[in-house]
Amino acid sequence: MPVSFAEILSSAPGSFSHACPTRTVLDHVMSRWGVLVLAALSDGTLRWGELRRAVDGISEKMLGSTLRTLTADGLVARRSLPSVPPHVEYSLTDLGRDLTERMLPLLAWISDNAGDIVERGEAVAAVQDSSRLDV
Amino acid sequence: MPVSFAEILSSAPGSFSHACPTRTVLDHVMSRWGVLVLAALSDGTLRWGELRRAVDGISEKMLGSTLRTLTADGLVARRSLPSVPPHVEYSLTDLGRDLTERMLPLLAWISDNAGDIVERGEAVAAVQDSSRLDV
DNA sequence: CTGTATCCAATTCGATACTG
DNA sequence: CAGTATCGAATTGGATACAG
Repeated sequence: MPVSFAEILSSAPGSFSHACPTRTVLDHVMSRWGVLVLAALSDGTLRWGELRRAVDGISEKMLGSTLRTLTADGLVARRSLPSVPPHVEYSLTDLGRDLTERMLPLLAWISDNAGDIVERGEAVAAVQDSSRLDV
Repeated sequence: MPVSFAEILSSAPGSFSHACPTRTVLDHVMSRWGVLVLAALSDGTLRWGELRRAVDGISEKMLGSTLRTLTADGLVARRSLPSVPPHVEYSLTDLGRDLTERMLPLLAWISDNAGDIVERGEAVAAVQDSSRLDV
């Protein structure tokens, strides 16, 4: 049976209200780069440089910032091997794996339907050219 | 069988790369307010004022902007009844319903685990006080 | 190789005020 | 009731340079 938003809210009253921890997690996890880093790690351990290449377009600043947040949240594990040159590995924790398991179907759907969606969005954009959320 | 990110990428090469439409959709759908608006509508049709109350903390500007984007994307339908005072209803399209179906399990998980996550995050924050992604 | 620090541009967002 | 317009503050994010 499909879960409903109302059921989520009633089982955890106050969920997703302004000051709720769920909002914080939502911001970390659903952030522009958070999703992509988690998705990249869902296939296995990656090093800093590999992650940088895997997540196309991310800057070093954002990679560092995102990794620090996700690590602090206990979703990503950082393992530093004491070697020269440095060798650092990032991987999902059990919690992180649990999360990505639920995230991947969503990403798969987006991958399948993105074409239709932006096509539609651009057609509308051509007509009404007021400010929109991104492009 | 669980879908893997590698499988998603191989079935749609170039997915989630910098200039790919998937990135645009990701930004719309996983945006701070996009998720919450879609989730609110997943339980049924809502009017402007109801949405404003349902999505705690959203400003009128962001509600308008988010609704315009999601409507343009074909995820949300807008129905205006010609009455005085105005009566406008927002609901999910079939595409939108399809999307939220895959989104709700993720939200349910976050609702369940948010407590543990921010607790951990704050403990770390107390130690290392450099700039972090949000708080 | 693995990051951090700094500067600066662009964007986001909220508050407020206003219109049909 | 259902929005739009404008403004300014805060945040984001990228480029670059630099450090362990």
